[in-house]
Amino acid sequence: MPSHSENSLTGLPMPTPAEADILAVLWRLGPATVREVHDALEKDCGYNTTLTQMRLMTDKGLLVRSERFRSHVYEPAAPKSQMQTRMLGDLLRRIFGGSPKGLIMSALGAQPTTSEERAEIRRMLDQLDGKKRRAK
Amino acid sequence: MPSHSENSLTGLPMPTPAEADILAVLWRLGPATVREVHDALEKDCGYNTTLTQMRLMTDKGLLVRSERFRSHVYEPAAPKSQMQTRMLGDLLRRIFGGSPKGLIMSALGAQPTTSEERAEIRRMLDQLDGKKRRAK
DNA sequence: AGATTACTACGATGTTGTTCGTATGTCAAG
DNA sequence: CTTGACATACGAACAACATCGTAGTAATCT
Repeated sequence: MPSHSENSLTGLPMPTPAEADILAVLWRLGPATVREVHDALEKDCGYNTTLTQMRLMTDKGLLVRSERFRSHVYEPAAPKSQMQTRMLGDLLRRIFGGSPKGLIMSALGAQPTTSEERAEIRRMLDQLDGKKRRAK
Repeated sequence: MPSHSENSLTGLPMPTPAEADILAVLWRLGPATVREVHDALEKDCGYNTTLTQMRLMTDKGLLVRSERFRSHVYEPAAPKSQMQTRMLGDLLRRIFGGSPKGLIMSALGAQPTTSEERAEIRRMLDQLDGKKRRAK
């Protein structure tokens, strides 16, 4: 059994750390070639390493590939937000006992936020409160 | 180079998934023996597996061990909140671009929260706002 | 056409993570 | 003192990750 469980809904495996870095680059760049991804990654490993990594990710279903002129263009198979939610959920279950509160407190404490960001989070909280009331 | 960077402040490596599960159990139980951890873990692997895992974690500095009568008692080397923050920070940097906002939104969306929990998060936000104002 | 250049495919290698079998040690009851 | 029930220590085996070397293929240039 792999270390992380597969998600039964998507059938996709959890990305390994190196794979997560590649996903992050693709989220930033949009569909991109191996070359572009490799350059964007600051890692000091060879081009072939990135290539193989992305080939394996395609095999696993994490990426999809399309032909373009002479090279290949890759993009994530699942939408960014879905994958982020999946990975976060994994951490949540594993080390925060499944309760988002502790996780959020920890996140707020770990990294500084702007007051604007905090306002946005409040709006989200309000919306979650409101849903209940609005379901009259 | 290992997949996750070591934290320069603590010198501790990131726990692997299996190691994270063991940490979670120790956070729940407090200091415990291998037997207790192994029973608490629902994993269907042998006792020796858990034992070896915990021995390696001790070697890495993730756990500390003390003698007790005939067996050993293990506990996490670093406080729970510190390790949680470290692991969360890793995910934050890797896949949320370092900004807590997206992470928090995702967490709120992924798992339901009680209104009380939301209130507590608001208090935390208020406190972060307040700090700035009070520093006039 | 032949040389050059940029890309992909595949296989080999070293490292780390996970699992367990076997050996060893200690205490206490018979 | 021997045996049984517990514990730990060590090393082997297997699987997964990460890395790269080599070879092949297709377009471009002269």
